[in-house]
Amino acid sequence: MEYNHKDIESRWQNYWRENKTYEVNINTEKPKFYVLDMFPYPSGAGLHVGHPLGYIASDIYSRYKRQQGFNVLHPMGYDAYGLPAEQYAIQTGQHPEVTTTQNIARYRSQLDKIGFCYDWSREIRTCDPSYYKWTQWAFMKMFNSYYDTAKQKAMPIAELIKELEISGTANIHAAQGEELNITADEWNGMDAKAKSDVLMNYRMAYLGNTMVNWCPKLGTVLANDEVSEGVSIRGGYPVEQKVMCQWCLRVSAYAQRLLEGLDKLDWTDSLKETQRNWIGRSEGAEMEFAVADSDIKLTIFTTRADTVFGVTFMVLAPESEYVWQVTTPEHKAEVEEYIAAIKHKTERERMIDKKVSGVFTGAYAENPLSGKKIPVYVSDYVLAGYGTGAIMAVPAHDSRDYAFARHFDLPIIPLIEGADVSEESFDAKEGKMINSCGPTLDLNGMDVKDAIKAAKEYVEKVGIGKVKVNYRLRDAIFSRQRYWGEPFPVYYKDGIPYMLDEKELPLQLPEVDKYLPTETGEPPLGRAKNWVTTDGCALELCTMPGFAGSSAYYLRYMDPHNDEALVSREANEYWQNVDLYVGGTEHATGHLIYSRFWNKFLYDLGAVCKDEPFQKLINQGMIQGRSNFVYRVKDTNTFVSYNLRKDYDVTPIHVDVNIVTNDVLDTDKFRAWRPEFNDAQFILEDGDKYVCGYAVEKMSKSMFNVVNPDDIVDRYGADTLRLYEMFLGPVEQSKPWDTNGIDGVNRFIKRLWNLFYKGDENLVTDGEPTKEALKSIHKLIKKVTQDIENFSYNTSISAFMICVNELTQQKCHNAKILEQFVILLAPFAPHVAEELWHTLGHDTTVCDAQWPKHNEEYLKEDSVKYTVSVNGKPRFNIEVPSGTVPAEVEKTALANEAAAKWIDGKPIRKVIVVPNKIVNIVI
RNA sequence: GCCCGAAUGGUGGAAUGGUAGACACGAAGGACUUAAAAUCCUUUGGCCAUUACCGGCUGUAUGGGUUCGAGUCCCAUUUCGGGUACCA
Repeated sequence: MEYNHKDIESRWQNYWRENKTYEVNINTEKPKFYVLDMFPYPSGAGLHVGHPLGYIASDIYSRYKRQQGFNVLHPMGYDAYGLPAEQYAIQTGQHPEVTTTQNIARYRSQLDKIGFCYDWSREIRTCDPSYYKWTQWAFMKMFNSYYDTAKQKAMPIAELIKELEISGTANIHAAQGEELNITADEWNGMDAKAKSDVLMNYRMAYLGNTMVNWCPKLGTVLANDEVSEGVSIRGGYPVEQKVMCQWCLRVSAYAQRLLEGLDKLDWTDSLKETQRNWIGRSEGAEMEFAVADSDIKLTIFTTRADTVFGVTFMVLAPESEYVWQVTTPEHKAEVEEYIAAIKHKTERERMIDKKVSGVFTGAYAENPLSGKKIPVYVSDYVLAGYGTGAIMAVPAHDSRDYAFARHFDLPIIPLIEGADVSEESFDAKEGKMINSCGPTLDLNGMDVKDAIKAAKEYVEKVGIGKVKVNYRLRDAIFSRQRYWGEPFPVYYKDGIPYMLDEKELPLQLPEVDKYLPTETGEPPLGRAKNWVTTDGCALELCTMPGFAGSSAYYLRYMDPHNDEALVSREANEYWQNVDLYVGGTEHATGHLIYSRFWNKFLYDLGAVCKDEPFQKLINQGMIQGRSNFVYRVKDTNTFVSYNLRKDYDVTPIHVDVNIVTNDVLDTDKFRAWRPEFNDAQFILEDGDKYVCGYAVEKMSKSMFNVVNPDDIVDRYGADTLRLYEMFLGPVEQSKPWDTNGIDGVNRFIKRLWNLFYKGDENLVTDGEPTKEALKSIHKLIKKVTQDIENFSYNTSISAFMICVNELTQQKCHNAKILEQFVILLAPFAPHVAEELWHTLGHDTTVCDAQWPKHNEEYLKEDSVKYTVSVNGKPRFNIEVPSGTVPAEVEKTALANEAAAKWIDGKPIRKVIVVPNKIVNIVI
């Protein structure tokens, strides 16, 4: 029998399907293990060879854990809502559901060919009403909750209402939009609308007028993590800032818990660091600056309370409410003009244009420590959304303030001894304070760090400010003016939003005639007929964003068909949370923050038993494309080979990597590739070769460097694809895909096969294995077990290759040895392992074969060689029996020297014995 | 600008501070074959030496340092990749 991957792979894939080999159920007899891949968005382009990298890695780990006796949950599903399907629908009129379903079918057939051990009976799709019912449900719960900052957890809004009725806001400790001061009487006297508005200040999911990222081209708002460098991540369209009334999630309430939770997780330090930066905790103080000749006080936030004596002016964000309070009548026109100009710019333009700009308001504030009068400016370098939207400017020690001061010719007072501020500001937090003495506070001579502390204490003591912690993390904007997303379970009555009854969920996405906004500028759902409740109230027209459906999906896999709950208590208590999560690093500040937030909220609710969703996380690297080029001689249809191109004036042209082998072009295929190359001429090198150039780029259709896994599976088989993807390098590392080299792992499988068969003859022998063979296989068991635990799959594949070569050389066809080999190989190459397992006479599946343990006895050497070096230079070798203690080794080494105390006429200072390696004599 | 990560042959990549380059690709040579494919064997970091056997020097981005010993640890520099950006 020859190795025939097509026959073997289809046979075993059918067997696994028919026998439901990979379906799992709660089994309290066994320990659980939950391995999860980040589920894909099913794009129209299908999978390329880079997508399965992480799936293969997690599949290997799942199979390994299963063979170790764990009950492994390893599900898969689809993140089915998203912009591309909707954009496509706008262009073609095709319902996004239709294209999404098609794309999912394509993904599924591609995934099935690779032989994953997913339990497909648990598949979920975020666009499925039975799934998004629970997305809507969680949103309702958030609407009906507030965050209690004293208890540090989410609580029912009903309790807050009770408190408002009894004593107003006096005893409320809640995460809030703005600080409200309402008495119980005032509250009780409010009408429904006013009460609703007050509660919005506290709800976990609230309707708020916030500055949003508005993308006119997409016609929707975007979250901060959906925007990068002023353009939308999807599509790359410009984004502008705009105040809009939107649904928001109070993610910021969880900032501290999201930060602290990181310490307990087995994530890489760099990923944790990225999240810490995104959360952006900064400790500082809020301080009040009184405006001269008025009652107005400007509250600012600073981390450098020590620098108050160096404040020479103040700056307000253009959007700040303070602007209109302080601007004097004489300066009003100027300020208005400035703000109008700023508004016209997009975020991107504001970023590119780093020129200093600003305008004086005419107002002066009073420095609370020195008493000096300082001017108040408006400038767009101050952000409305962070801190209080107003700053105290210390030009000597902040580069932005410095630039502003220089531009407007404002005074710069150095506060740190030796700081030269003639050319640039001194931003470092070190040195001794100077020029910092006022009537009631003297910081001179103090170290900066001590001065910060002293200033904060002083400010709090005299009541001109308070110590405050600020976070960069913003609330998530949760409305999208789009069609293809989860509808909100919200209706409006007399201008007040209400939640539907839980019994009315899921609220299904309605049909529309077009996927565009209405003529009046309403979102697409405005086109839906009868988009009202049973008693005629208008339903919300926005839909939820992409991250809504992916925030709690891992919980749903535990209990995917439950109509009563997102996940039953029983299922949740058994499966707990994800033990191993595998996915790309691009979700570091989006999905992985939202998901943790969502999970913590559900934890506060008592709906789940773990407060972190993903215990261990591995970021697989990106597989880049490796493009090939041909070089066309200008104005001809002649192509010159890579190494000869310097002699000609050439244009590089991307060429399909699938007609290039080892950078050598198949010229006949090239002529057939495109009509314009039919009569192409070639200038060859080395007599007969056309060599192509190459570059590492993103894998994309336009660069003709996309390699489809289906083609690889068809040609070499799924097992070869799996082995090769892992063999390419460490899972976490990004690397270019290069199909050259795949023959190596394919040959390995064939060599393994040749240990079992020679033609039709079965070579497997019974009896006891040789000592040599035992050593080879136990070495392998040890290595592979260690490597899998460390996700170092590339080195385990090397170990497999070495072992097969050793067994081939030993002519070992022993059943006991081969059996162990096959069990070890099963996670990596499940089809061929299954086939060979049955060749060895088993009728169970290899997936359930127990993972072997290595025995150190077999690995022992009879004797050990040491290199004896003098001052690090190797001199001669010695051989001692295995297990000799270092002191004996030392003695043996020295016995070989004529004099044991002197070498080359110098005394021996030290002898270092490195186990199994080296004896170094230092003279 | 700031934060994180990386740099080893022609290529992908191995090396708990202990003989750098495992394993694989590619390349060169050879065997088998009418031929090709497939398979197998040998060589393969660079330089030098060589009839043969045995060799020698050098080498992990650059410059320093710690150490008996550094690809690995420390400091500085360069380059590349990723994240983030007026966050006060």
